[in-house]
Amino acid sequence: MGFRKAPFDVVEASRRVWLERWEPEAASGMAVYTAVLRSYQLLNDQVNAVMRRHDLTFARYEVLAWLAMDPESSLALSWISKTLRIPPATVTNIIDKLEDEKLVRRVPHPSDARTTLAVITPRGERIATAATRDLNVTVYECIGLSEPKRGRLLDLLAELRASGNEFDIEHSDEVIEEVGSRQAHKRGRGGRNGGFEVA
Amino acid sequence: MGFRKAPFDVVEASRRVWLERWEPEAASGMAVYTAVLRSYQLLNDQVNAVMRRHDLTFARYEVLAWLAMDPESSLALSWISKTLRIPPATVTNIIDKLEDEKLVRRVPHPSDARTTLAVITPRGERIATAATRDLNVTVYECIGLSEPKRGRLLDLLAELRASGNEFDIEHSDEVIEEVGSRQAHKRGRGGRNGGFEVA
DNA sequence: GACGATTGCTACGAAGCCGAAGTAATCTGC
DNA sequence: GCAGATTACTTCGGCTTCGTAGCAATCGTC
Repeated sequence: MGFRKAPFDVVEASRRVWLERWEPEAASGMAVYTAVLRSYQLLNDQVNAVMRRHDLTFARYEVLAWLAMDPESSLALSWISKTLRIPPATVTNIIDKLEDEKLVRRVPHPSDARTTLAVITPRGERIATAATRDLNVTVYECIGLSEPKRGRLLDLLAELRASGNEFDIEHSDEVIEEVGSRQAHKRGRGGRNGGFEVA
Repeated sequence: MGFRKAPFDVVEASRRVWLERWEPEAASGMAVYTAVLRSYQLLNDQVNAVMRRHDLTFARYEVLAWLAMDPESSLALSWISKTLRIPPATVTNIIDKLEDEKLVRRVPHPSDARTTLAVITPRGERIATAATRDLNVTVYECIGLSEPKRGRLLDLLAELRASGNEFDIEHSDEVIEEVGSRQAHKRGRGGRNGGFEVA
C-alpha cells in the first residue's frame, strides 16, 4: 500500500487544534487514539504484505498460529472467538477459508456435540512456520524502537487495554502459567469435562 | 461489540511462547504489533459506537473533522488521500457518502480542472461538532492513562511511526507551524498556483 | 426427566475497504 | 506546440467483516 512519507505528523497537528478548542484531556485522548490507529495501519500494511506472500490474511494467520502453538493442535471455535475476540460469524468464515486451503480440519468435539474443534494439518503447520519466520524477519525484528522502549510501550499499552477491560489483569499471569496457557482454558472455565485427550 | 473480559492477556501469553521459540527481538516486535492491534480494536469499538449514533463511520468523520478545522472549509480530494493515507478509491467512496448526506459538496478546483474540492456544508459543520463533542466526552477523556503516561505513549508511538517513515519527522514541526498547518499544503508542495481564495 | 434458558455454530446479507483499470486534465521536454 | 509521462479521480469487482436470525445440542432446575 505504497504511500509516500507525509510532510508532517497528522497526529501532532490535530492535537494542537484540539488543544485550542477543547479540554486538554480530550486533546491527549484524541492524540492517543489517532496515534494508535496510525501505528496500527503502518504495521498492518507491512504485516499484510507478508501475509499476501503466504496466501493468508492476518486473521487467518493468527488463528493458524494459535493452533500451531497448541499442545494438542486443536482449539474449539468458541474458544477462538472468545480469546481472540473475533465474532463467531467471522470465526466460521476464517475456518471455512483455512479448511478450503487444507490448513485445518473441522472435527466434532468428542463430548460436547455443540462444539466444533479446528485441528491444524501438517500442511497448516508448515505454512504457519514459514509465515511466522517471514513475519519475524521482515517486520517484527525491524520495528524501530530499542528493546527497552519496546518494553515501556508494551507496559503502557497493557495498562490501556486492562483499563478498557480487555482482559482480567488480576489473574492473567497465573492463568498463563497454567500449562502453556491455552490448554487449561480450552476445557472451559470450571474445568468440567475432564478433557478430551487426543487418542 | 460486546466481548466480555478475557481471562488472560493474549499479548503476554504469546510473547512468552515466542521467547521460547524465536529471537528475543522477534518476540518483543510481535508483542508490540499485537498490543497495538488490540489497543486499536479496543478503542475502535468505543469510537464506532459513538459514530453510529451520528450516522458516520470513523473514516467519514475524520474527513469531516479535517474539513471543519480547515480555514477555508475545503480540501482537495488528493490532499485528503495523501495526508490521511486513504487510498483514492476509498476517498471517492467516503465523499460520495458524505455528499449523499449533504454534509459535503464537491466543487471543481478553480484553476486545476483535474482536482475536485470537498467543501463542508453548514449541516456538515454541525454534525462534525456534535460528533466531536460526543467523542471527547465518551471516549477520549476516558482513556485509562494519566496525562504524563499519555505523553510518554505518544512519544513512543511517534518514534515508531517516524521510523516507519509515516511522516517526515525532520520538518513536521515547522510545517505544522505554517498557518494552521493545512492551509499551506492544500496548495501543493511548491506553492505554485497562488491559491484559490474563496470569493 | 422434561422444559426453558443458554451456548455453539452457521447462513444470509449489508456495508466497508481497496487494487486495478480506465478516463480526463495537466505538465515536461524537446 | 505536441507526444509522452504524470496526476487526479472514478468505476468496477472481489474480499473481508460482522450483525442478525436461525437451528441444534446441552445445561440447570424443579
